[in-house]
Formats: sequence, C-alpha cells, structure tokens
Amino acid sequence: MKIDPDSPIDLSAQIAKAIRDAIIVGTLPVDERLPSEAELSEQFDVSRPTVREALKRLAAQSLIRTQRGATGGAFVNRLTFEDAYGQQITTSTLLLSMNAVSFQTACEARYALERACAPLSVQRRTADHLATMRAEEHRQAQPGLTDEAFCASDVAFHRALVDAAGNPVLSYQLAGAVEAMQPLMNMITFTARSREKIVAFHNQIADAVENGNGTAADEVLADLASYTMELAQSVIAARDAAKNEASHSN
Amino acid sequence: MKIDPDSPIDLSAQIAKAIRDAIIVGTLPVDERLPSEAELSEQFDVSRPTVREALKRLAAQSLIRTQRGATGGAFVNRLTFEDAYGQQITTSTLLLSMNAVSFQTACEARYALERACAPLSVQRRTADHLATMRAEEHRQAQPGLTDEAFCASDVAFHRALVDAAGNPVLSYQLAGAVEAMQPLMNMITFTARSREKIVAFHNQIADAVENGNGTAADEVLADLASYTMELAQSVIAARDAAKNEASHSN
DNA sequence: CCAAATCATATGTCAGACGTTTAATTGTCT
DNA sequence: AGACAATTAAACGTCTGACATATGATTTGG
Repeated sequence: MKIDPDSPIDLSAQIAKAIRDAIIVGTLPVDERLPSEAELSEQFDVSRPTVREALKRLAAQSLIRTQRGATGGAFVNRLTFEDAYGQQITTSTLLLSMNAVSFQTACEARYALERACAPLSVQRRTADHLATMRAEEHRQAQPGLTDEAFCASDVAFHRALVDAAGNPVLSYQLAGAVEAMQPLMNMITFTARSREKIVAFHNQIADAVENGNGTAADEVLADLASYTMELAQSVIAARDAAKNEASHSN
Repeated sequence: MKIDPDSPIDLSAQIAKAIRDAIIVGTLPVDERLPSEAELSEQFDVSRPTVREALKRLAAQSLIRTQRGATGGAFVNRLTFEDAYGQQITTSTLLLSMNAVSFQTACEARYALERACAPLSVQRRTADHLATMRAEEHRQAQPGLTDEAFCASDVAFHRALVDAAGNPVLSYQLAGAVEAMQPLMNMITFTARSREKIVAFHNQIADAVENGNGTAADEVLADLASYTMELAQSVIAARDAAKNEASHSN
C-alpha cells in the first residue's frame, strides 16, 4: 500500500493500516520481524517519529510487540485469548458506561449468550468445572459475605458454566459482557432473600449440568435472567428517583 | 496515576493507561477535551513525542479523536457500535487466521449465538426484517449466482435474523464471528444440491420467524449448524488431503 | 455592519541527537 | 582450547527544537 502525504489522514494512521493489512492478509506471518524503525522510515519516506506513532497504534491492538536490544525490533504478535479478552472488556465497558447501550440490553445479551452455552456445557463439562460451580454455590450460601464477594463468586460461577462449553470464542465474548456489567451489579444490595433465590437457581443449574439435562439448564437460566433484570431494574429505578429528588430540591 | 520513568514499561504505554483509566472511570467524560500535547508533556514530565505516542495508542482504540487547528486537540470519543464492530472484526479475524481457534470452534460459536438471538428475533422482528430475509432467500434460489454472491446473501440473511433481535450487543458480537469466517466460507463450493438444502433451511427459518414459532426456529438453526459444519469439514478435509499429497510428492 | 486579512493555537511532521538494552564479537587469561 | 570478561554494534526509547498546516478567533478595512 502506498502512502499519500497529501491525504487528509495522518501518515501514521496510513502506515499503521498498511502494516495491519499485511498482517491480516498474511504477508507478514506471526513472529516475523518487521524492518527496523529506521528502515521503515526510509521505505515509507517519513520520519522515525511518524513510524513510531504507527507502531504504537499497532501495539495498542496487540498486533505487534517490540523488543529492545541488538536483535530487537517489532514482531508480529500471535493474538492470544488473553489479548482478545482485554480488548473485548475495554470495548464493552465503554459501550455501557457511555450509555451507548442500556444495562438491560447488556443483561439480555449476557443471558442469551449463557443460554447459548448451556447445551454445550451440559454435554462437555468436566468434573473440574462442576466442582468449581459447586464450590461457588457453597460460598454464596455462607452468611456474612459482602456484596462484592457475593458478586465475584457469582461471576466465577457463571464463568465456570461458560468455560465448560469448551468454546473459547464464546468464553471471551461473554467475558466482555460480564466484566462490563460488574460495576452496576456491584451496586445491587443483595438481601438475604434475594441471595437465597439466586443460590437456589445456581443449585438447579449445577444439578442440570451434573445430570446432563440441557433443557432444565436452559429453563433455569431463563428464570435467573428475568430475576436478575428485575433486581437491576429496581436498583436503577431507585437511582433515578434519587436523581429526580436531587434535581427537585435544587 | 503516576508515571515511573524507571519502570520497564514504556512511558507512552503508562501515560496511555493513565488516560484510558480516567476515561473508563469517567473522570474524563465524553467529548471532554484533553489538555494540549504541550500541557500533557509538562504534566507527565515527558517530551511531546512521548505524549503523542500515548495518544496514538488511544486513538487506535477509538478512545479519543483529534482535531487540528486553534480549537483543536484530543477529545474523548463516544464509542459507537461502528467502532466496536471494527475492533471485534479485526480481533476475530486475527484469532481465526492465526490458528488460535479452529474454524469449527468459530462456526459453533456463531450458531450458538444465532440460536441465542432466535427467540428474541421471533418476538421482536419487524416487517422490515422479515422482508429482508425473504428477499435474500429468494435471491439465493436464483441459478447462476456465484459462490461469493451466494455467500454474501447468506450473510445478509443471517444478519437480518440477528438484527431482528433488537439487541445491538448481540449484533456486534456476531458480526465479528461472521466476518471472520467469511474467507473460509468463500472457499466452499456450493453445489446446486447444497444450495437447495440451505435455501430450504432459510425458508423454514423465515417461516418460523413469521409465525412467531421460536422453538421451530431454534430447531432449524441447529440443523443448519450441523449441515454447515459438515460442508466446511469436507472442504477442510479436501484441503488437508491436497496438502498431504503435495508434501508426499516433494 | 459585514467581509477580508491577520493572528494565535494546536496538531502533524521532520531532523538530529543521546541514552539504554541486548546479543554477538572479540580478546585475554587460565 | 575453553571459559570468562570487555568491547562493539544494532535497535528501541526518549528528548530538544523547529517548521508546516489547519482552523477558530480577532482585528481591520470598506
């Protein structure tokens, strides 16, 4: 790809795109070393700072990694699920926090995804996954747990359920939705009564997974989804009411 | 957040993280203008190029946008679904092309997601969505369609199905999976026989959506999923066989 | 009062330099 | 000869200073 100095687009963006395309198409295979910054600046006929800005853009997307030293340079990075998780979480969190998407929408997506995983989880879960679910379920039943701890355990439980599906693509997509929802979930004050209900749901889910009953798992998840949204809705309503109150008294 | 010049991590990465965190936490609201590069370089006690590298990192994630001119600067960007789409597609494509994930896994994830959408789509679809599905279905039945065109229509059909769910989070998550699979899907040579079967599936899906029959939609999607994977598997097997043949003759 | 010229500000880009990290090479001693 | 130490070279990381360019605001002229 050619670089156009008269384009309204930044040179560094053009260069980043050129390299990114080469990586995606496969011209630059994984672990291949890119030319040094000096060479790139000569090839593209720009200064080294401009090349560096382009490389930083790519680094921000985990497309390359850099090493210093004699044999150093920029290398095409093999994208790991770790990386993908991170990006997914950042994106989802921002979409939610910037009100581009409502909590309800995120919640719906999350449970829809979980229900999509459920049949696979029931089929493929290992003893390990089931053990994790049982352990979290047990923890959640203990009194004196803080709301944050309860929430964290809840996440761990669902995480185990999703991971049991053995499909990393689904796992990482869900990770984004769940993580992004955490801040709002943490705002929910879990009463003893609501905790009890949630633990009961979890118990039913774990049972279904243990017994290989996909239909049951799906149904319980649907119920849990409604219940969670109900809880969240009341929290949001309370928050909005408080906001209204505040604006009235002003 | 403080910047540590002795850290093994790049200063530009540290600065990017500091600003990114401020955006996520909400300290920097949407459309807020960041200090100028000169001011930032003074605040963080680094040079302007270093600040610029940090800003380019954030720009690569669509977290900020920049404007030149007197009232220009870097502004916190409201993340749009467009942006999220783009990132998701890049990430998914790379995960697939770098063999971090198999086609089968991606395919499974895709159909699991679609099945997650189906009940919502059946419930919420507008006449418009249905019309799109019918139109694509009709196009696919026409003879003389190239494989690429058939594939594109297939994507449009499924896209309409997912969009009908009215949940943009699900839509954008699926967009990644589908786009990433395109290159491999395009490799499939659709015989008249297989096209016929696929169109029949699509017809059944559209019927289910039209009649509000969620169960039927789910079942057909499950069948279509198996069939697609079967087709893909044979393509992959053929490709691997060819590869083996080549390495034998060498 | 409006329009054109000017100005101020901020980003985009460049050139050159120095520091630091790291691996390979060289050199010396045993 | 072999092992360890010193040197060297390559590459990234950072800084300074400068100029170019875009663009809104200000001033000036009619």
